[in-house]
Amino acid sequence: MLSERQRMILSAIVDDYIRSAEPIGSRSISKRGNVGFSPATIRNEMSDLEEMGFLEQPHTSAGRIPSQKGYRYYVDHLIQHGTLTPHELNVIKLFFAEKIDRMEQVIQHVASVLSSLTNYTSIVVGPEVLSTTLKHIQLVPLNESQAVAIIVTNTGQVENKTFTIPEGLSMAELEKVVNILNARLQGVPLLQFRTKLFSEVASELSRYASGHDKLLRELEKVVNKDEENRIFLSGTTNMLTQPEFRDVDKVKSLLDLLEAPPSLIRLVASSHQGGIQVRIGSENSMEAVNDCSLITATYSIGDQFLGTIGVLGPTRMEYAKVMSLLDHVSKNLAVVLGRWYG
Amino acid sequence: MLSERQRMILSAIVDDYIRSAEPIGSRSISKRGNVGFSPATIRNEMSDLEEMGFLEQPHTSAGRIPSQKGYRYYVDHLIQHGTLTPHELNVIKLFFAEKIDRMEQVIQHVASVLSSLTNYTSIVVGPEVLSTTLKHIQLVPLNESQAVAIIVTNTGQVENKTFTIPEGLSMAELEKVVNILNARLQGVPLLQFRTKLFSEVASELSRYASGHDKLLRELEKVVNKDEENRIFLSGTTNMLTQPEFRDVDKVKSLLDLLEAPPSLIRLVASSHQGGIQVRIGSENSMEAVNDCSLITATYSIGDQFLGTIGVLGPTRMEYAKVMSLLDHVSKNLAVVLGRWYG
DNA sequence: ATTAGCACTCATCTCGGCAGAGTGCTAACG
DNA sequence: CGTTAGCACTCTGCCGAGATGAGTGCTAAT
Repeated sequence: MLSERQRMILSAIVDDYIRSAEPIGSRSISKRGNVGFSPATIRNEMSDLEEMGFLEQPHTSAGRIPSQKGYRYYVDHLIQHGTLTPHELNVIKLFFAEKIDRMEQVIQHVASVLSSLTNYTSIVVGPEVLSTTLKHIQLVPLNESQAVAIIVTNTGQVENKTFTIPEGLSMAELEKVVNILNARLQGVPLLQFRTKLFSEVASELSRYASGHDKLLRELEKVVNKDEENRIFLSGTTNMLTQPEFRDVDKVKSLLDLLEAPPSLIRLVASSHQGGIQVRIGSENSMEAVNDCSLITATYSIGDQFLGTIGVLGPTRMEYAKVMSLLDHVSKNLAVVLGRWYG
Repeated sequence: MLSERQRMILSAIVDDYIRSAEPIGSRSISKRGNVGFSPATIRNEMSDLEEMGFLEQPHTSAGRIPSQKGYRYYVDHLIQHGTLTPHELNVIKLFFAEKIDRMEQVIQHVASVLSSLTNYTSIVVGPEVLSTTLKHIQLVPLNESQAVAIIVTNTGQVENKTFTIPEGLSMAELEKVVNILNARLQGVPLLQFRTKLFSEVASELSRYASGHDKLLRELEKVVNKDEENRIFLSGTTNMLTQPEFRDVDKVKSLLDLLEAPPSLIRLVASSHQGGIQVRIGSENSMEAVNDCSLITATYSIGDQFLGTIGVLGPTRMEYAKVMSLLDHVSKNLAVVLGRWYG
């Protein structure tokens, strides 16, 4: 569809525009060296590219900038894999050499590594609790009417929730229930926790304690830790250094989006299919990020999906660099977590 | 020091400027009605007030705006207590009528109530773990070398930390240690946790288990949950609607500050002395908030300090309203928490 | 002591002109 | 026929001049 020369020109324009953030003229492309044609020829090609929708002009007699379609073509066909600089590799290596202490810390730290190496905003979704197995359940009574339910997974994640003890359930009964739960459910993948809870355990439990059904329903909630708490951001203010966000109103609508976890989830959602995904501008289908691009990668152990790491930048973003960075980091993360989960 | 008339004029200027964000001229003060003097007279007074440092002029022949000293005088001597609107009272009442589930949720929710009612940014520091007492300690082994230490307080807060099991400590020994800890330390204020841990417990422990000192040092860390995790923000983007933050660079330095927990702590620190505190502009001693004011209130039970709630806005902020709001909310919060801790 | 009046200052707005960058078209060239 | 030089044209950004308007400071009258 595009001639070799057109591809070269489009590629050159995208590259230059990513660097300069300013419309690119025919002359500057010609002078670049790697395209051996005069400005006039390039102008003709540019005119064609614009007609086909790959370029656009802010106004007559400004240079051209890539359209969304242009970026898409660039990412799909023209991009050449970036290589990470020694410095970047080093930062990542150092990070992954650190001792893992708390899962949350790791995830938050991944986010900050990504944002500081890219100067964009990073969005990291931590591992789903559901993909782990149960290690231990504990109920700690606080007073006559309340207790804390604590669940420890095999990865060392701890979830807890305070709940009201159902009427007519004594301390002794409560203790029995916990013993049964631990005996029955240890090693169970949390994904199956709910089912097992209500099938196997419920029947056995009914012999010992009354009012246990309410209790079980509370326990269920502990496991259902909402996605919202698994999302970590870093470098949100990096966006403010991008020339496309000189305008406070734009900044506000973007930051408003980033501050609302539900919308963030919608933004990152549906990236489960593995590999590196690039969503450009309105492909994100959220008004506030219509001039942003989101690049995501997933990390998993074997074929068990764990979570997503992503970088959000202006559509004029360094696709090659970010893609290879995400690739690298997601693989490292998988390895480290694999060891940890192991 | 200031004549009655000067006080009236200063007060009028501050009030008007807070509303309009624009320099106030003598004419508009004169027309206000409550000061019965001609513009010329007011001009003379304004000139005096400027000489004394309460007002300043952006340029000759603009109106006057309050200086930092002017705001300070206003807050200290001129402010008249605001009353909350029925709507505001209602929002707060509804909020406090909700059932408390997790401490973190309450704190986060307080923050969002404050920011949405004021349209400024709110900063809330949750209750110190140290002010609570120990309810329960639990160690859950994950594998041969690692375990999770879990601490539950009488308020239902749960802290946890993964650590490496010291060499040469068997499971059985570990269990014994926990039993001793629970027997010895239940009901101990976390403030004394550390001392007791190393005095009373350590000696008893040395009879049962070797390598216990390392273990105790790990336990100590669980309690020392850093302040950083107790800070909650809400409405950071509200700042962007203020005309003084039309400039992206200003916004960036402010947001950078807000995103770094350590600096936030420094900002809110030293507000422990109870009552409502107002820190105006450079009284905050952090460059990025030199044109912001921070109003804080503390909440406590009896004379036990628990935490701080605060609102950060431009120096041109609605002091009266925010002060009465903070007063009201902090008292309600104390009551509710008192019932909860009770 | 207060106030009316007036000259003065300064920021902001608008407008025309000018320079610079870049295009589109045409005609010439190999 | 593809390529290129040349040129007219367009649009933005910038500068300076004038006009406007808000607000002051000073002086003199009440």
